[in-house]
Amino acid sequence: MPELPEVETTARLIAPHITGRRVKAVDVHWERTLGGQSPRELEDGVVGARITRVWRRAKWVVIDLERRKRPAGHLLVHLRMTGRLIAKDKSLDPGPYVRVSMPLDRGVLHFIDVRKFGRFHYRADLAQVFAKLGPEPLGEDFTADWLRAALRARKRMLKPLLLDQGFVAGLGNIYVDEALHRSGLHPLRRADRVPAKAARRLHGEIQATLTEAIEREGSSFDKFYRTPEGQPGSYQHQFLVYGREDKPCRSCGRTIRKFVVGQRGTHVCTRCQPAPRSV
DNA sequence: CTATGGCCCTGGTTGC
DNA sequence: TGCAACCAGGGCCATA
Repeated sequence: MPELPEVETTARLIAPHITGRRVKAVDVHWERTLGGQSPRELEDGVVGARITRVWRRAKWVVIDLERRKRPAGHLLVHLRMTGRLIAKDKSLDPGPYVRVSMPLDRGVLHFIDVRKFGRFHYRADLAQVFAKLGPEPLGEDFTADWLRAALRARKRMLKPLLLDQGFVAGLGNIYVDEALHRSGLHPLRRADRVPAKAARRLHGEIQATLTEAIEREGSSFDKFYRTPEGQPGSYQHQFLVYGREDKPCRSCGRTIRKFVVGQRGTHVCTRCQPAPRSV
């Protein structure tokens, strides 16, 4: 499900259910979900610890832990394509796709993931995992001036660059397509050929798109993404290009086209987003 | 530094 | 109807 708005929604909605709770155990049903960590290492890290905060960095859900009132590492969860976190009553059946269950002193946190790409593991500190991430697009480091300068320094195509978590952290395929359309920029445009004015526009549209999507609790267009409360998000109703191939552009009427960029489905209105002259 | 392709997985949709 | 190919919101890794 998982781009910044969906992960943010997950963290926000899960927080009130698990903050302050103590971890009683951890049951691993699919070991590779731990991403190379052993069940023992995960267990040693989390069992007996108390959850103090739930937040988000990039597309990671971060669960801070403490022991005896002192910081004691973090549980890191990445939803990848089909991951979900839900906090439930212990008696409720989490279904066949539960990969990790973490019983708490009240309730239980389940990590559910059909495609098994997701990750759920313990880290004593965050430095290593977060070392290569770019700025948060809704954070104070992500300014229009920063983006303008950063684009000028890169020769890559805009879309793959914006999808690169080391450049800006949290955007995914949907919101990049949406933000580029709203900015009037073609996904194949070379970053260093984006004029300063357009870079500012892109900055504003990235922030607006993400903010509006968070307000609507993310996007749901198939059975996969649901909030931890089980409700679908509603931002999919606002899509301007994503999933709208062969339909008319909402601003100019031209037919939305879909093609592949960097192995990702890419949606564009060629009138609103003129193709670059060379490549 | 940049681009490309394979891979990890399962299930739903599409096309013959 | 049956079935195989293809596709999907992510990201890592090897290769050129």
